[in-house]
Amino acid sequence: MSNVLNRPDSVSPATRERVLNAITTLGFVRNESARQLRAGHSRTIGLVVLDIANPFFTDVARGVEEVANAQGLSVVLCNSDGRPAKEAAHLDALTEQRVRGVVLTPTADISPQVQALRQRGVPVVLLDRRAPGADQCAVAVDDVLGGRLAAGHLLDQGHRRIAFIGGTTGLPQLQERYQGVAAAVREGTGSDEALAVVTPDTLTVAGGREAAARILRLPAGQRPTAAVCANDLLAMGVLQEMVRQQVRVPDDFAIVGYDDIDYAAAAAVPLTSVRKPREELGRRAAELLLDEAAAEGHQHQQPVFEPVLVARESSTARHLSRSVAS
Amino acid sequence: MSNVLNRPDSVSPATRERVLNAITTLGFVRNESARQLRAGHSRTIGLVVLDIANPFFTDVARGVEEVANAQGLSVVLCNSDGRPAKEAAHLDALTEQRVRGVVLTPTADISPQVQALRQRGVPVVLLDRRAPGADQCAVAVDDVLGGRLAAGHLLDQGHRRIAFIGGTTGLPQLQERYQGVAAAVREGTGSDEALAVVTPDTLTVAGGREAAARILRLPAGQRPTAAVCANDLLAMGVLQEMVRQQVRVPDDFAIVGYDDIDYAAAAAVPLTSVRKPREELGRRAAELLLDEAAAEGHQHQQPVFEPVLVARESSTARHLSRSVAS
DNA sequence: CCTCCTCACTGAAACGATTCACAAGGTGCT
DNA sequence: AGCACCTTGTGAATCGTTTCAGTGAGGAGG
Repeated sequence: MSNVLNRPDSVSPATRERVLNAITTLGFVRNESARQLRAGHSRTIGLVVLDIANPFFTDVARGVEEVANAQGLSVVLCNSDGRPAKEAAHLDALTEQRVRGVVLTPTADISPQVQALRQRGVPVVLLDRRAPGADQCAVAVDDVLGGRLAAGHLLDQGHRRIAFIGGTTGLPQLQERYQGVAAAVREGTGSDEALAVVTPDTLTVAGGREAAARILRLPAGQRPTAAVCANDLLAMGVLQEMVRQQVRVPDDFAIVGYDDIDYAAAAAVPLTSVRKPREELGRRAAELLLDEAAAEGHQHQQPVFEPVLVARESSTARHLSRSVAS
Repeated sequence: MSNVLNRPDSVSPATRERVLNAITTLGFVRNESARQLRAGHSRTIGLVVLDIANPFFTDVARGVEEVANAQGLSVVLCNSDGRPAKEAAHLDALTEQRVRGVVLTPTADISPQVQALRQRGVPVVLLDRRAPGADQCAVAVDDVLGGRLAAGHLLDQGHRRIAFIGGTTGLPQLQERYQGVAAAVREGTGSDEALAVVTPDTLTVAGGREAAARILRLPAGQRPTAAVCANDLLAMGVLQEMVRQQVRVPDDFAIVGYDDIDYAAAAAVPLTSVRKPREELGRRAAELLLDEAAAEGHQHQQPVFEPVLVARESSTARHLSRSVAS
């Protein structure tokens, strides 16, 4: 019967038909566990993302799924919520499931589970994060450039006090975005004073509201006139709080987001954002993973995509008479 | 060893330690396939949603995952994209994986796979959809009421030509929303003429834009002054196209969405929407599923949640001098 | 007519965790 | 001392699929 299902050519048409009939009349369904046990691995790959509620990651997930399904593999989507403990638990579960490989957007540190997984021969592709070494695949975006683009744009608009919302110590992606912003601000203003860092609790809309409230509490002299946000959810939160407190965007405060999720363009004030090839990131990661899993002379690769600034209303002067950087 | 892992009390501390040491030094990881094969079922539930890119479903997924994880079960999230073929393929895969149960937001028709699954004794809970019979669990929202609320609100605002965007033939949820809208409009205006139905290709932002363009092509005399959209993505698309064509919202055209996703409140013009308890839907569905899977005297239930209208700017007069329904 | 080969099918072993019956050793009671 | 009982540990059977060696029938070629 195994032959009928897996190598129908090696079986005579008569037998094939007979077996197929029996299968349908008995309602037989192949047991995937037994197949996996025998094969030693499953027909599944794991995808662990930082925040399932962030549309950036669902777009990435679509890309991963598209490639995986085309190969007859299914994708187990796991949400770490940015918490190392949840990430570790998911990775353990995926290890027990003997997944073919894992696409991972890691939390701050690369957990020991990742090392363990790789030592077992399970490919792990890092997503939206540069690889620590050349012995591993990773699909990343040049976030230093992204930060530069965002800050450069605000400097071009005349802003001289800029906030970076997202913190400098957490995820490496954020550190790089910060470095890009800091470098651009330093070059543009000749000073480090021009940059303020705000670290919200979470990289969500609520975190953005909180950060905006904190900025508005600063004395007017120190208060930035614009912000680069580490992702679009933060940017939307900042925008919401600014609107709520009747700060005009972009006239009184300009905002640049990051990721360019679809909702950025639809926001109350359409958000300027740094666009990343979201689905392409997912597709490329899945392709590298499958190539590595096939194992025949796999070459590790670390493609880095270039982000693009998409300027919209949240950062560009609508009126000729503006008073930024005053 | 099985005892050490699963019933540590039945084993002496010395042996336990000895085994545990061996496990760590050898890097042993339990093989989930073998466990499942022996147990006859996996420690997994399936969740099949209509559109992973719709934040409504990711919120639902969080609810499902929360309950499942608390029971030590993991969730396989599958995306049917509203296509029966994809749904069927996912259900087949879940059957082969011997999942404990499936939470499903079905496409238009209940596929034969669902029947097959239930005949095998695998619980299936329908989500955001009423059950066809009493022999099955389903977690739904009173969409007729939701439609009434949305349309009633627009009638209250003085609108006398209203569009329903979403079609009348597809998903039963949409049919119910339409029925509620139609009933309210009939009662409010005494006529069936007051309601126009627009059926976009997809229930997405792009579909909304398309629908809005179609509405704007109508001659002014027949053109509705407001729309109830079958979900918030459509509503955001309608809003985008209206803004792009310089139709003022809500002054020239009012919009009501459905689901009240988080982005609705953050839209260019904050969207009036019909709120559903998104995470609660997911939690309840997962609870019913787990109860049915436990199998001891399970009573099928069909809870129906009541939606609430959340009025925002997209439908409420900002200026005293408005000219709707003229 | 015999040998050799191919083709289609059959049967048994293997994957690894769990479970259950059973053995061995020790304790407490009469 | 003898017996029952409890605790701890051991070994074999089991789940369902795949794989592979082996069997037999039939045909081609010498």
